[in-house]
Amino acid sequence: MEREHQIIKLSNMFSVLGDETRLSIVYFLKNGDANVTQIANGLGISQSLVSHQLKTLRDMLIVKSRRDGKQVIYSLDDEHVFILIETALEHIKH
Amino acid sequence: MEREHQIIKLSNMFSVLGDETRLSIVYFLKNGDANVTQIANGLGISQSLVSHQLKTLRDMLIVKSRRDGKQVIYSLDDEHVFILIETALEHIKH
DNA sequence: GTATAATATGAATAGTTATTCAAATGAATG
DNA sequence: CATTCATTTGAATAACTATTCATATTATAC
Repeated sequence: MEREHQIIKLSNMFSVLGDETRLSIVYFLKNGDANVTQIANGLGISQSLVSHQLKTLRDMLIVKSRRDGKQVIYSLDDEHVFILIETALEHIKH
Repeated sequence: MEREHQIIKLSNMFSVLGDETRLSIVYFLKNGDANVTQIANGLGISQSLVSHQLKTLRDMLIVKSRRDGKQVIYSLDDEHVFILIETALEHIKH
């Protein structure tokens, strides 16, 4: 992958995580899989917003989904995200 | 640090890296310290833009600066950023 | 089939932010 | 001190994006 293209993809990745709502969803899913309504209720935000942001997270392969009857269960797709968060935490603790 | 506050700081950190121009500057500085003009010329963008974005990076403690006569030399402040980038690279390579 | 529950989608809006331009500041040098 | 070079700053604008609201799917159950 060429350098400039790499930078574009990397910055996309970071900016997807660089939103409070989306990061809250990721944190929420760290405690276990959940459907859209559970996430929305758990975080106290609208179902529509959760659905929109889940799509963004899905496009970036940060979460994945499976259907279970009427519900769609979401889970984290990749353990790299954990490491990313841990590393970033190290940074902000100086 | 309480959980919600942590999420805010983390998302700030990620969104600062989630910009092509800023990430290019970080990449540029990986090759060695440089002053504002060198960064601007090296990346082919305006000096003013570089200065603005360096301020954002400085506020997030991603880069630091020292004055050398008329020039201001910038360098990366923290090796955690390297790890962050490496981890994110792992992710986008699947 | 109709009704209900869960999720997704699209358009509109409001708030944010990247970039540019012009001007101001800081430092060296004649 | 005036000039030049390097950087910073602020205001204005244009582009982007998070959120809301209303509507459309999708699946189950009756």
